[in-house]
Amino acid sequence: MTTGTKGERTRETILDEALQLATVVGLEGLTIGTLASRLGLSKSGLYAHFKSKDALQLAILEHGANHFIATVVHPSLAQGDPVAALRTLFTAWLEWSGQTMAGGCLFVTAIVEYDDRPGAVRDLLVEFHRRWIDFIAGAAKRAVSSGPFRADLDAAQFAHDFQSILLGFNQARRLLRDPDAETRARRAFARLLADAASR
Amino acid sequence: MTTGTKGERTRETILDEALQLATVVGLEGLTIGTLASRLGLSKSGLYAHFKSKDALQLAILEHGANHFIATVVHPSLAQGDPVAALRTLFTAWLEWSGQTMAGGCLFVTAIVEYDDRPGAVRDLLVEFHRRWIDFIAGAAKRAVSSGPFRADLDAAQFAHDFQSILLGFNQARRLLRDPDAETRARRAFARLLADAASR
DNA sequence: GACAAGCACGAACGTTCGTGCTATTTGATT
DNA sequence: AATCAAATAGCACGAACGTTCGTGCTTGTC
Repeated sequence: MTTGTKGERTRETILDEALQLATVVGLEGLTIGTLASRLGLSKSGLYAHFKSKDALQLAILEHGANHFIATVVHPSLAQGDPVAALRTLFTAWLEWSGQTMAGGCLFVTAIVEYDDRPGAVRDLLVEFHRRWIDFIAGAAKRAVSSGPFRADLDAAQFAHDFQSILLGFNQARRLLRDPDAETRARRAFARLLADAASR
Repeated sequence: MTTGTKGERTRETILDEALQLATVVGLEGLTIGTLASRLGLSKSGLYAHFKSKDALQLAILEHGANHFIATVVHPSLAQGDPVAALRTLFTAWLEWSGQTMAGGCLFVTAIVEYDDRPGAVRDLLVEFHRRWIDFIAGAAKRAVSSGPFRADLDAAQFAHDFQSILLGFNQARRLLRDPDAETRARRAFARLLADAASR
């Protein structure tokens, strides 16, 4: 056993499995019955850990965010140099979407699923996404201040372009199973960095 | 009445509505009952037009592809100059995803939903997507041959980057409702064109 | 050793899902 | 106007959905 009370531990186990499952079938497609039988739990036993399916979905997102921060954000924070931080961030995200998550990035999936459905899930996704974009833009701004990026760089535009490359990778990799997806993404990223560099 | 027999016409009406609905709730989330009541049809009456839900989903995709070709591809074909064709393609796609479809591009939605679920739907999406990417790459190659693009341009990479920009736009626009999404996308596209230009 | 709290179970709830059958209505052809 | 096929509705089905409830085990506290 790892930590916490029994209930907290099984709750964690549930969320681990739910996280992987959700990346494949989506937050809506994920059904309590299937999840329960995957874990060898009863539907009601599992359900008791969350008061509703809505709450379960939100818990999955929070759980995913924790994983995301640990796998993608933290390694970047360890880098002092902002450009190195951006490079680390980029590579870590490719790893996250390509290997860590069974069906690609949870948030890419969830965002497409809920971008047109008002509610708590959507609101949480918006908040997460804002923070993520701001995090990228923040690193870009630091790279401007410290010199490697040109002074007139639009950090928000940089973050937007950064994100676009990730989305392109995710699509090529997951739909086409394109083995060149990573190479393509890296080239696009190199071009983005080159354009941002001061001359 | 437009054309064809009665059945063919209502089938078309069904698909028009289903197309819009699917962009919001997804191909899986779209349910026969809801679709029927939206159209004032009975579930079984609607169902008779398609032999299964799977067939309905495929029909929606085909229907969507027809719309896509008419709205996005055709205007581009009218352009003689390949760079102009690419510009038209780009603008038309923004229009397609931003205005024409209620919940954003059908294919972006469907791809995320089915990229990890083997079957006929996924296969069709792969085929469509291959054709789409090849279409972009083809225009890029023509732009190389005719001069405006540099000779050593990687057309496949160009198409990949093109597509990434569209995905970034779609996300910013639909999740964040970002009013700057189009401006951002256009700037990214301008940068892509500049990089591809011969010097 | 008694007792409360936490945790998981099985059964059942009302609803909706996709999918078939059987009528009945509608539209086209003579 | 009559006929026949095509198109739609009505009805029912088994399964699965999220959710609730009562009931036992297990665990830890006095």
